[in-house]
Amino acid sequence: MMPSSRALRKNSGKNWHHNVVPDIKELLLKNGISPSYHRLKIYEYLVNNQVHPTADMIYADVIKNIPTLSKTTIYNTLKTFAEKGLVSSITIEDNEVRYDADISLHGHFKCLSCGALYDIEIDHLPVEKKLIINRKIDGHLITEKHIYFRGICKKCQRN
Amino acid sequence: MMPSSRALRKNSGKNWHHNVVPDIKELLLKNGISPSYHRLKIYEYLVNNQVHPTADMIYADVIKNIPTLSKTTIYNTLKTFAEKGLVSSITIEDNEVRYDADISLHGHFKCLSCGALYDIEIDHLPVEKKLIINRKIDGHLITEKHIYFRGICKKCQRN
DNA sequence: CAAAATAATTGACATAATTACAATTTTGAA
DNA sequence: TTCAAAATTGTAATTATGTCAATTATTTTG
Repeated sequence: MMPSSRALRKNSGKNWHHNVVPDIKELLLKNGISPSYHRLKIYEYLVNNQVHPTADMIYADVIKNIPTLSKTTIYNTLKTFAEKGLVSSITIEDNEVRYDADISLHGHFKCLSCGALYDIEIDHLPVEKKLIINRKIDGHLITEKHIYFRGICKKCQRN
Repeated sequence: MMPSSRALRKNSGKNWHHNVVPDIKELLLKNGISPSYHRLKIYEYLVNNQVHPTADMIYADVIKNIPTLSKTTIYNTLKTFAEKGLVSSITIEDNEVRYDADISLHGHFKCLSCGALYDIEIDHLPVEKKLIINRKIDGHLITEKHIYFRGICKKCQRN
């Protein structure tokens, strides 16, 4: 049995500017997910490490706090979170799915040189205003919108 | 605004292996790709079957005309084409990369119900005009832009 | 509180997409 | 034609992810 719940999620606020979650347990319950210890820890990790980690990266880090953790649990949990809309799953290339606890509408930029994935603010663009309004395009009902960019990032351009 | 791919697509139906080769040969040469028979046939297939096929789908079809075809050649060729900007590689989900000979700026819509991938015209949106102009965002040099949508397609909504 | 039912987790295995690489074949220039 | 370089092949390896029965934890019920 894992140690019982204590203060969850110490939020630095560094990368978490969109919607602050005061209580993860409540959040999961509100979304119809029973707040098991593992799920709490995995979501907590996603909130505090918004670097678009892969399932493997999440596993490698969370297992440090939960030694018995199974990778299947990571996949199951991420799938559950994604289905309930708690996290956004991002596939850009290389057959790897990345996960983001920031579910607000924003773009991603992947550097072809170093592989880093950056958030791109797009709220100020007129186009997005329009996309938010439209729930349908060509008769198709849209539930998710993704805008991806690729190229060479700021850092890599200095080499 | 439409490059050669869309023009080439028009001029053939089922007998695609008979006509387009000369144009494609030139196109490959112009892009620094030696126009081997396999490469010609693979590009020809992509131009005439713009259904965003996977590497496996391309292999399954092209091998009918080239019985000795290896799947590695498919991957090598697609990689070369993508690097030279001749085709666009699209990853939306499910660990499968799909390929598109239409490299014009357009969005994709994937139906969560039937899995079909639809092209979405976005040229008329003001936002795209802006994106075309901007070669940089937040200092990052952009070489590729992707706009993805997900939801329920027209057909599936009738069920 | 204990037993039964339910849900979550584990771990070994399966699968599918993709890559690595050495051997072989094809191509194109001299 | 010859021969080196490039392209292709086939097998094996790798990686991400899914499956599933057995185990463990949690909740419900008596």
